[in-house]
Amino acid sequence: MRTGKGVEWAVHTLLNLAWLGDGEPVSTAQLAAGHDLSASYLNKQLQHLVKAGLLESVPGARGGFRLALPLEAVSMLDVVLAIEGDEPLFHCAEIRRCGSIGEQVPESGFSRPCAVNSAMAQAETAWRRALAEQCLADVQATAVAHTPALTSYVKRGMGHD
Amino acid sequence: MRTGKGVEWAVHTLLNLAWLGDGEPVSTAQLAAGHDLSASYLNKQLQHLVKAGLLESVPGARGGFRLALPLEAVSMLDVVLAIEGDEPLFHCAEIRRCGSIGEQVPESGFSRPCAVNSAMAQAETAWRRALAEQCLADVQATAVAHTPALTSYVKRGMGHD
DNA sequence: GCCAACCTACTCGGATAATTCTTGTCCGAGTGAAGGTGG
DNA sequence: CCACCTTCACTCGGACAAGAATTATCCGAGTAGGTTGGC
Repeated sequence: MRTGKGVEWAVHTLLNLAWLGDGEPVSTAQLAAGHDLSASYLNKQLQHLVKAGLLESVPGARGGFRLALPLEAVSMLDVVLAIEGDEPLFHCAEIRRCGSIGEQVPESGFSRPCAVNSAMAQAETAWRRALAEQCLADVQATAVAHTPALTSYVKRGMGHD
Repeated sequence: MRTGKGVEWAVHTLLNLAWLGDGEPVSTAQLAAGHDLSASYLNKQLQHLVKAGLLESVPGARGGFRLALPLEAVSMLDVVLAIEGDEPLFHCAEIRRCGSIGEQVPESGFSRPCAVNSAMAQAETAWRRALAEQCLADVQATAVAHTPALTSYVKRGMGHD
């Protein structure tokens, strides 16, 4: 059980679009070349971000993707949910109701949620909260704090002067 | 991305062993019948719990599995790690170093951890902490609070008097 | 010289395979208990 | 009647397939911009 690599691709791509700054759309090919990714597969992930409202797509020649929101308005949770979907990490199959044990329990015994499910859901809530508390602007600020000249490196790597 | 169902199976099985109480080993077939699970696949999960030190296995006739620790000493995190392995939810592929952008950044720019990885790791820490704070005895207490006669239901379902 | 229509090249978008991981199944090695036999 | 040996049935443990999800790839619809011909 691990998150797909699409999340990492999406976050880095969003940050790169922010560093470029100018509202010009950037093509999937350029974004993929920035980190040596599969252009077609990255395109699939970016489509998820478009459907989630985080990106805008511009069709036609000189088209591409551009940020739909400022980084301050996008949390890490938004990105994860856009890429992975908002299904819960732990899906309770309600096995407590099945088998020789489950048959012994009257229906009234299942009126309250499964204790195992509740415990797992509580942990998942903590995970989502921690993701929601971090916006992309925070991540960007951390990266720049680690490497002050990062903005110029990105612009140069993408051919923007 | 979601946790395997083995986690749910393992927790319910551990609770059932605790409810039976007597230190007698219980076979995989009986435990599986309790919730109508695949005996062979449940056996595979229980082997993980044995390797993690949460269960003891008794071979031979009248053999089976028995708890190795009291429920107070086992956290939900212990069970999840035993079943799913302790690999991180988010594995950073370090794509920041690759491609036309990564090549622009000098080696010193990567001395600190990736900001994206740090953000995801922080959320995972919150998740693990929430799991570690809940021991199986707490989950058991919640289940009994919801269904007071649950202990007798389990014993009857497993044929223990 | 200016305008309009055409044409080309480039982009997103979704439909289509390959791979990896999870899930499920099967059979063999080992062990403890039961039953029979000899003392 | 007791102890020992043989046999047997039952259990775990790991090796072996099937299915699902992820990862990766390819091709078509659509659009903007450049080009060419006409006025």
